Amino acid sequence: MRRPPSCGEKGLKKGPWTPEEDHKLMNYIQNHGLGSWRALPELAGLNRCGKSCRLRWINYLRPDIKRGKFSQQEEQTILQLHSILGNKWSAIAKHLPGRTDNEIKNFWNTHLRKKLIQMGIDPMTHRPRTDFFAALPQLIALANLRQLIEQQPWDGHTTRPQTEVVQAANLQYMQSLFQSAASIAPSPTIISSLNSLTTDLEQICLLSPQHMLSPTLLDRIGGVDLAGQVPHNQMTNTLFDQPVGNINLSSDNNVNSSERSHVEGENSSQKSVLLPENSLSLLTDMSASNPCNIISASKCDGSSTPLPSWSEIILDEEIMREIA
DNA sequence: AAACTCCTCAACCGCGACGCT
DNA sequence: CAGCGTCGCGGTTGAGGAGTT
Repeated sequence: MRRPPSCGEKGLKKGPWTPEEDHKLMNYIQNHGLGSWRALPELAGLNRCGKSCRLRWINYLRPDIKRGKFSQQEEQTILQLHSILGNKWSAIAKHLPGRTDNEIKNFWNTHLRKKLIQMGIDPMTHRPRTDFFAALPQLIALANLRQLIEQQPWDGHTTRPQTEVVQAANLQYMQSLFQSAASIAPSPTIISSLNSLTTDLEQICLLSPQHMLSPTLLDRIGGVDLAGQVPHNQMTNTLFDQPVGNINLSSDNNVNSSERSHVEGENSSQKSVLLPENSLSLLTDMSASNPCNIISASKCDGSSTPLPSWSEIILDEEIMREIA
């Protein structure tokens, strides 16, 4: 089947819309309503293809479009729905009135996806990332840091104040890396890297006691056998291991009832959502805090028992129907 | 102030789904 | 049922604004 020519092939205008074009499109739709997108451009006096007009209307000109930053509640809803629906942006957009699929998709790609990756969570599966290649950038950074440390003069002369600042920053960064790396199933290479870094960290701490590692991390370094065995009693509660409670999406106490999720919907008694307590708040609070606080909450033993993804613990009739 | 890099988001493209004949 | 036209979706791109050096 021969496809209709794309916009460019007929000498139709492409690219950003001018206010005049917007006005024409708005006027036409207000006067005639939505009909055939194919026929609209000619009828409205626009030198655009119908597809372009449709997109412009849906993503920008529609009167019910909500502009501005996504609220924390919207962010939670997106994370929640994405864990169930995947990249079904239009389906997700149906639960966020005033938001377009394009807007949600952009927001996901520019903010949420990165946030999850930073946290060591696979943005597609919403599970902790356990693959080696996912850890590669961190391992490279670890290796570079190690090299950096080995090259430090530590001679106590004029460079000292600067050195301390750099070391403090390094320490902070290494704490993050450590916690990230510890959440990944260790390979012999990783174990070796971590072992040598542990030694390096100990040396730094001895030389620069004011930059002690946090008790949490020290406990972690001490408690985690780098060969992959985690003493059972030291296993931290994980985001995914917490008892599943019957809570609504607004686990954040600051969110008032009128802002509650659209997923919860009109019939909240029927559509309550099961989630690990506070998990979404943790996720959406990430921007202001150290990502590794969350990363450290993942299992450290590369356990063979797969951790449940949110989708496995979320029960929402409407969404399940949508999936079906 | 200029050059450069990074980030955001509007818009495009290709494809599958759907509906009509 | 097949063929065709249109619509809607998801992935991707690139212009331009913001931030940094």
